[in-house]
Amino acid sequence: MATGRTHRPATRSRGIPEATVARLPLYLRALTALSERSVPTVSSEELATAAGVNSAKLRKDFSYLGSYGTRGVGYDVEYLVYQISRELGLTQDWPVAIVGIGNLGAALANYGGFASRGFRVAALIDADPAMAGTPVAGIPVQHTDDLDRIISDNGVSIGVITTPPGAAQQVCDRLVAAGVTSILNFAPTVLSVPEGVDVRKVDLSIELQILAFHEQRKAGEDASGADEGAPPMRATPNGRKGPDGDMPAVMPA
Amino acid sequence: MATGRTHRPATRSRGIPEATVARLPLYLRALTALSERSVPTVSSEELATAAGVNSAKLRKDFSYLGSYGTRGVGYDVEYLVYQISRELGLTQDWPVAIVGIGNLGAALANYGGFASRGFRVAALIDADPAMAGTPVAGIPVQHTDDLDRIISDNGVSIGVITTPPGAAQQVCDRLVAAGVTSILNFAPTVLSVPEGVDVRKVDLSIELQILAFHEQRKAGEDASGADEGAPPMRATPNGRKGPDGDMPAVMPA
DNA sequence: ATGCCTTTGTGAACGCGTGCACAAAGATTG
DNA sequence: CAATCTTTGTGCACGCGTTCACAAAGGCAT
Ligand SMILES: NC(=O)c1ccc[n+]([C@@H]2O[C@H](COP(=O)([O-])OP(=O)(O)OC[C@H]3O[C@@H](n4cnc5c(N)ncnc54)[C@H](O)[C@@H]3O)[C@@H](O)[C@H]2O)c1
Ligand SMILES: NC(=O)c1ccc[n+]([C@@H]2O[C@H](COP(=O)([O-])OP(=O)(O)OC[C@H]3O[C@@H](n4cnc5c(N)ncnc54)[C@H](O)[C@@H]3O)[C@@H](O)[C@H]2O)c1
Repeated sequence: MATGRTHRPATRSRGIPEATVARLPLYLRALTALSERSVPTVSSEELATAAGVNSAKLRKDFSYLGSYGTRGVGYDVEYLVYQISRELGLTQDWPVAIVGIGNLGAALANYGGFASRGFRVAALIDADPAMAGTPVAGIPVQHTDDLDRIISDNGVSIGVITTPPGAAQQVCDRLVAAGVTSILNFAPTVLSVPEGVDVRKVDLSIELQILAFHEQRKAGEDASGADEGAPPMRATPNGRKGPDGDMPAVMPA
Repeated sequence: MATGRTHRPATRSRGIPEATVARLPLYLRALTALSERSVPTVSSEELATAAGVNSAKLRKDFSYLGSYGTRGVGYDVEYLVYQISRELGLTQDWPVAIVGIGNLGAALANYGGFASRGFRVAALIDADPAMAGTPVAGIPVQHTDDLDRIISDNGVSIGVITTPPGAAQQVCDRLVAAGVTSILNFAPTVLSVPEGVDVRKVDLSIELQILAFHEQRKAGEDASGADEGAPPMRATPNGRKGPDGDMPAVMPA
């Protein structure tokens, strides 16, 4: 997975487990597809398959929202779409500000899937004076100096950070000071935020490294050799080598 | 979090829990920063703070790799960097292919942080004939027709999918058929893959929806009204309304 | 109306992940 | 060399999340 909330003991918000909340968008997407095909009802089994989860899990997830199914029949698609949308807060409009309009920020700004679910790109912000005024995806880029005003004026409560890592914490602080209480961070930086502010991170590099780990494991199951590059001699803090020969520099464990 | 492996019972690969694997890149990043500042050793407390985790958790994570610390002193930074790199398989080169060179694919191709950890963009692939040959980030885009050969020739085992959702499964199938065994999927599609293939997904839309959920909860704690838009009348599958008045269409659950 | 058949909703068991708290280990100082 | 102090490594308990399995519910056919 790419993210994780800032470490809090998984506060079961209003009885809905965090893990369930994370799956609701998945169900919603599958339900929307069914809705477009005018499918009236769906069983937990079918929907679970479409969403790529276990059917028992799906039923338990829905049970947290209430009893919206009909035994022997399944779930009413339209009704469930509405209930989940409402639960996720998608029946209202969420103005979003993107800070750092480089490669990634511009790609996000151009992304159409944003607006599809109540998320509206309300402002693009960058520190580069040369970019100020230049439209990206039809929206003029504004300068960081006005960040506070921009956030306030547009009632932005969700901010997206796509600046270089070094600037992320500072940008985060400014966003929070301006009233933002939810942040989606693409910079590889551990953000520190006050209580009450949610941070989720998307870290491409971490994803690839996790894949590499499993990839290596898959490949290394038979050919256990292929150890390239000599490992550096372990330096004990005092500069000496480990007292009793230490442990082998390359050990399989 | 943004992702999640294709649902497998969290196979504890060679004794290292999946949750630990997901944190190793985080530690590695913090350690690399310390290394650049020529810090020789670091305590679990310091490193945990830098990585944004609990120190006990960090120590337990490292204990799965072996006993690399020195009591009373801490961990040797360089040594730990090497051990984690090796464990994650970053001591070798991973050629990566990106399929779907649009907004997002191009941004990823241009991203420098890719190459920093052994990941090398070996090929860019797109279905648009007009793009074939055009260089993006210095790498010429190749046509989907040659996908199989491109994957084989470059020994690519990790593929990144940034096509529109409708094409994702098909592209995935072709990648897998060509020998790819790890996939990072940015398209909002549930991919189905054979046993032995790892899929991780990055879904921006889901992240925003999770943030919106908590945002709504934060805002709605005092002002519980603000229910906009009349909920659709619940349609019982047979077209009639529920027999006994059913449950209220809008219930606080 | 009655019985059958499908599917939900959930009780219960289990396993993983987390965090506390502390004993053991080793460095350091006198 | 002995005492002290720091920090690791981990046993243990707890809570969350997942999954199984099944009784209850409700539609539908007869
Ligand atoms: N491009 C990718 O595919 C990718 C992938 C993973 C992670 N990331 C991360 O996303 C972030 C952005 O990547 P990118 O490739 O778009 O970089 P980029 O250099 O193309 O864009 C960064 C933008 O941020 C702006 N900026 C710098 N400091 C700022 C500040 N203090 N306030 C506001 N704006 C500021 C710059 O002017 C620039 O336009 C980086 O942290 C990168 O590590 C990018
Ligand atoms: N842009 C974003 O910020 C963003 C954010 C979240 C998710 N996504 C997802 O990422 C994907 C790409 O988004 P985008 O904005 O870059 O879209 P895009 O339309 O700009 O790019 C898609 C590219 O894929 C190519 N393509 C189409 N079918 C193909 C096929 N069968 N084989 C190979 N290439 C093919 C197209 O030619 C195009 O170049 C989409 O699924 C989108 O939902 C994008």
